[in-house]
Parts: sequence; structure tokens; C-alpha cells
Amino acid sequence: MYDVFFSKFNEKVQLSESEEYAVKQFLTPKKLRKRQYLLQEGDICKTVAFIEKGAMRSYIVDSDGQEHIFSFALEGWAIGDLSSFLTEQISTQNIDALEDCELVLISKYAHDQMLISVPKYATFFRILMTEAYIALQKRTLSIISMSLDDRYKSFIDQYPDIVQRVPQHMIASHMGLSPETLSRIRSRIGKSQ
Amino acid sequence: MYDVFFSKFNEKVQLSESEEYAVKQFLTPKKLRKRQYLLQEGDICKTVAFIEKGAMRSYIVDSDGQEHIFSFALEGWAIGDLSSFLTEQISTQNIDALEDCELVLISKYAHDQMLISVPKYATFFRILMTEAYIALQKRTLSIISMSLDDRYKSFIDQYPDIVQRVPQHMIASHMGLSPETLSRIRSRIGKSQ
DNA sequence: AACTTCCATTGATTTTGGTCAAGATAAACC
DNA sequence: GGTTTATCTTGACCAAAATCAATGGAAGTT
Repeated sequence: MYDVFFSKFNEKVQLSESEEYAVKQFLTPKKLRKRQYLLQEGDICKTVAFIEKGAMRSYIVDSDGQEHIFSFALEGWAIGDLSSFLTEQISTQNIDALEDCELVLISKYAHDQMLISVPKYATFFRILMTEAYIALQKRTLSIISMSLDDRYKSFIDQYPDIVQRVPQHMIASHMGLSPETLSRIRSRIGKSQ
Repeated sequence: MYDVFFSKFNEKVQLSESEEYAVKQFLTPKKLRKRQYLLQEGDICKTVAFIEKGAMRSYIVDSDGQEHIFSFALEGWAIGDLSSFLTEQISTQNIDALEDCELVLISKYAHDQMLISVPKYATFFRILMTEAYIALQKRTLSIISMSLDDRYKSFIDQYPDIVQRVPQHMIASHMGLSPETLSRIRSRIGKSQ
């Protein structure tokens, strides 16, 4: 039931049987149908979701009603509005399912408890946090320094699975572009890629 | 000598006298003159620098030789190429001093030792990491969803001290803009701000 | 199978930001 | 103090992306 989650966990920090059992007590499984929300703007993000199966996205809606996708997440990735989750402030993000999903939920209470009582959870979380930061730094650097063509090439290079499973206009939104512009980039660089 | 560092540390995680002493053994003070490098492209980032006094920036140079500023850091902030520091791979970033600086350096060895032997350091690092991630997320959201005028307004709102101490063309670079465009934004929104 | 909705592409036009160039001011250096 | 160098601003022009609009195709629904 929590296969992907624990395989990811053990890949970062090796757990004993009893530690794995302890962590398991804090987890909640949840299924989400395509288009269902995990979080809506205005709510507090009460859980972080780890994806066992499926695909999700987080996005914000600007003052003109336009959606801007902040992130995608597939199997083995976590998603949630960390800022809202940790500070328990109202979120400005929406998170929903792009496909039918199987999730592992970690509540704020579970998170806080595990930080105290399961030292390896603190380590695991620190490592995920660091990796997420490095990935986001890479994305920021590519935004401020690369041409659109190169940014798209590097995206499909880094996340081929997302390109396969997510409609192109959403990838355009993630890059901060109009769908038409992304379509033209693809025709420029040869859409075979 | 490490006043700002420990004041920041204690603000996040309260240290006892003996813990503070233990941490101190792992720290190295360093002074840097304006324009001096902490890290140059092609080197491995061997230390994270915590700023006691002064101002620094990190930037990358693209294939056309153009500089793109990734981040600024003032007193109380840390700077370094985390990706290079943690993986010990060659860095693509440059980090130098915008003003004469007093730094507290944490080497990779010191970092790893403290993660093991000083549990509160692990907590401190996790908290800094999380805050850095949230700040970077906010920046990314503003890039993909806000107008340039609003992005600049939100920047001067959030980092008035940086606007005071750093030349405008560097802030333009940080936003991914030409200096001329930032100048025009400022004249549009009334540069009084 | 017919119908509807979503999606990707392409063209024409407008808007926005970049580039090039010149001039003004201020700061750093000798 | 005078010269050089960095910084900022403004204008004219150019390039790139957004917008508007239309079409064709794919996927989902009944």
C-alpha cells in the first residue's frame, strides 16, 4: 500500500522494520479521481501528499482569472503548499489530480510528531527539502539565463515522463508562456524530441 | 565574532552554552574585500558562508558572456552553491562580495560532522532550507504570474535594504531584465518608492 | 455513431521588452 | 582637483512573445 513511499524513504535513509512500522502509523492512504482537488485556494494546506500512482499539479490563479502552473508531480514525488502547511496560513495555491491518483497523506500533526519521535523522518524530510530547493534553483537559473528554446529542451530532457503525460498547454503555463508560443518553439526545434 | 550567526541560530533553535561552544569549534571567520570571490565557476563549493557584515551575490555567466544574478545576501543570510556543496561537483556559479564582508564559514566537513554530532544543527539547517525553499517558491510564482511592474513593486517591498545597497542594473539582472527596462519600470511606477 | 469539448497548430496583428546609442550625473582613482 | 569609470536615464528602432482568430484533429460523452 505504501510501496513507493517506503522505497523512496529507504533510498534516502535506511529504515529498520520497527522504524518503518512506527512511520506507517502516521500515514493515511487516499484515492483521488482525475480533476479532484487536494487543496483549494483559501484553505489551509493540512497535508502533504506523496504520490504512489497518478499525476498532480499545483497552480495559482491570477487577478485576471488566468491559471499559472507552479509544479507537476508524478509517482514518487510529494506535493503540497509547504508554506501554508508549515505556517498554517491560508494558501493561494490550488492542487488537483491530472489523473486518477493513489496518495499517501501526511498531516501536519503526523509531520510534527515524526520530526520529534522518528529522527530518521527529520533526516528524510531535510533531504527531500534540499533536493526540492536544488531543483527549484536550477529552474530559476534557467529562467533568468536561458533562451526559451533551450529551456524547453532542458525541460523535456529532465522530465520526459511529464511531457508524455501532461497536455502541452499546461507545460506552457508552467514555463510562463502562451500555448501558441510553446507550439512555435516545438516547430522551431523539431517536435520529434 | 559570531554574533549575528548565533543570534540567527538561537532565533530558530535555542542553544545551551555547551552546544554553542560545540558549534563554535566548527566555524571559521573570514574577511572578504569588495569584489573578492568566495567561489568561482569551475571550482567546488567547499564552504557555506554566513554573512556577519556586508553584502554578496551569486551569479552565472551564460554562453554569450552575460552575467545573470541568482541571489543577493546581506547580514544574517547564508550564501553558497548548495548543489555543489552537497554533491561536491563542480559549480557553475560565481559568488563574490558587493561590499567588504565579514563571514562565518562552514566547511563540508564541519557541516557533515555537525549534522551527526549536534542534533540542533540538523534542525537549524532544515529550517533554513525550508525557509529558502519557500522564498524561492514565492519568487518563481511571481515570475510566472505577475506583471513586471508588480514583480518590481513586490521586490522593493520585500527587500528594501537590497534596493538601497545594490546598483539597479544588478537588480535588473536578478529579475532577468535589461537595465533599460528596469529604469522604465521605475519611471512608470514613480521611483519615489 | 454523432456530438461536444478539449487540444494543437498556424496566420495576422499588437504589445512588450531588448538592443543600440547618446548624454547626464555621480563615484572612484591618481 | 581633475580624470576616468560606473551608473542611470531617455530616445529610436528591432525582435520576440502575446493576443486574436480560425481550423483541424483527437478524446470523451451520451
